[in-house]
Amino acid sequence: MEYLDAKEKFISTWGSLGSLWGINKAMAQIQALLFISTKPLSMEDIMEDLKISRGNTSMNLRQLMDWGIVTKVLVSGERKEFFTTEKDVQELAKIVAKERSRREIKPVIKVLEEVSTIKDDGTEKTKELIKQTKALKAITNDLDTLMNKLVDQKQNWLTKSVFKLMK
Amino acid sequence: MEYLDAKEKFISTWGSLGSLWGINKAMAQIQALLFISTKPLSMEDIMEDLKISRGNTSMNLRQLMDWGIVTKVLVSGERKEFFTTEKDVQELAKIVAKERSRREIKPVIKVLEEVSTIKDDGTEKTKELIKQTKALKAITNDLDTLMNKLVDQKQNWLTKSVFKLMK
DNA sequence: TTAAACTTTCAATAATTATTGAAAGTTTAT
DNA sequence: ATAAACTTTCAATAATTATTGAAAGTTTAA
Repeated sequence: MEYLDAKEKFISTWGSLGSLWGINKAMAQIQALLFISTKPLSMEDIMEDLKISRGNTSMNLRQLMDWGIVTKVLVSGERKEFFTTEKDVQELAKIVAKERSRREIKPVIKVLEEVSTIKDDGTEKTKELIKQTKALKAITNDLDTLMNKLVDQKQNWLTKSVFKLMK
Repeated sequence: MEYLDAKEKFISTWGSLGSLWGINKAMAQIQALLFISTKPLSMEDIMEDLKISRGNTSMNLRQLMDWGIVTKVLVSGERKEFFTTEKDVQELAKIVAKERSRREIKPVIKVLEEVSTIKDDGTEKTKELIKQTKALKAITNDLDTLMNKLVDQKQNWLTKSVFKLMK
């Protein structure tokens, strides 16, 4: 496989995986492109490479910056803006986990909390609702906590030993 | 909050969270409804409660069965089919993690593997592509493995002690 | 067997989500 | 101040995804 094929395959695969980490296709593809680029890219570069419009590029770059995944860099002697992405996968995973937790999981936990604390009127269906939403809340919480700690502390002694034990 | 409000809130929240675990809204809502129901429900029951069409109900129930989350149950004296979902959140999480891994993560790892093993032609951009896709493959692999083991073995001594240490 | 009860399929349609492109906005150099 | 270089915004449009409903298919009871 040649470089160009490999690059295209990587970008389109990563793009379609976007849904897994909660972002849209263009966003994921821009990030992928920056991720394998050896230098910062301008909006022109990105539009041209991915064949997407200026507006689309602008909006998705903004979102990537909101996530904290992409940053503007100043290239001396250049008027236009250049962009680069976090290159360390560890850091990337950490940011993604934190943002998804904040944007999606935490709000759900809040609703489960509300629902699971309704007044028990003694009926079977109310008891079941309370019981099941409590259980769901507990596991959602646990997995959320664990995921965050793991990506956060992947380097440290604890996780290293966990990994070893799990092999 | 009354039972009906709580129920509605739970179903719609869980439904919109569907994207997080990779299924569509109707699918998630049907699962949510079954999850808090005290007895198996028929297709009629589900259509009526969620106000969705027969076709939609049929297709999404089928998908839930493909995932292994929902099963048909025979209710004696009844001609129509009844459905129920896995009620144990632990088991549920286990199934979801396994299925997502199989359907989405494993195929991506395969592509990353392919891309990261292209011939190194010595150019900087090829080196970068190889390096970054390798890194991405490694972390995707690790998190996939870890997630599966965790939900699989949540009960056991290892995870219990990890949780304790992380508190 | 047959007809009623029930489920599945799938083409048509609706709803949602992503994308475009051009006008408006901003910044910078002179 | 102004005009060129660049970015953002957003209404219109396209693409994608979900949903419907009715016809076709299946099962069961008599």
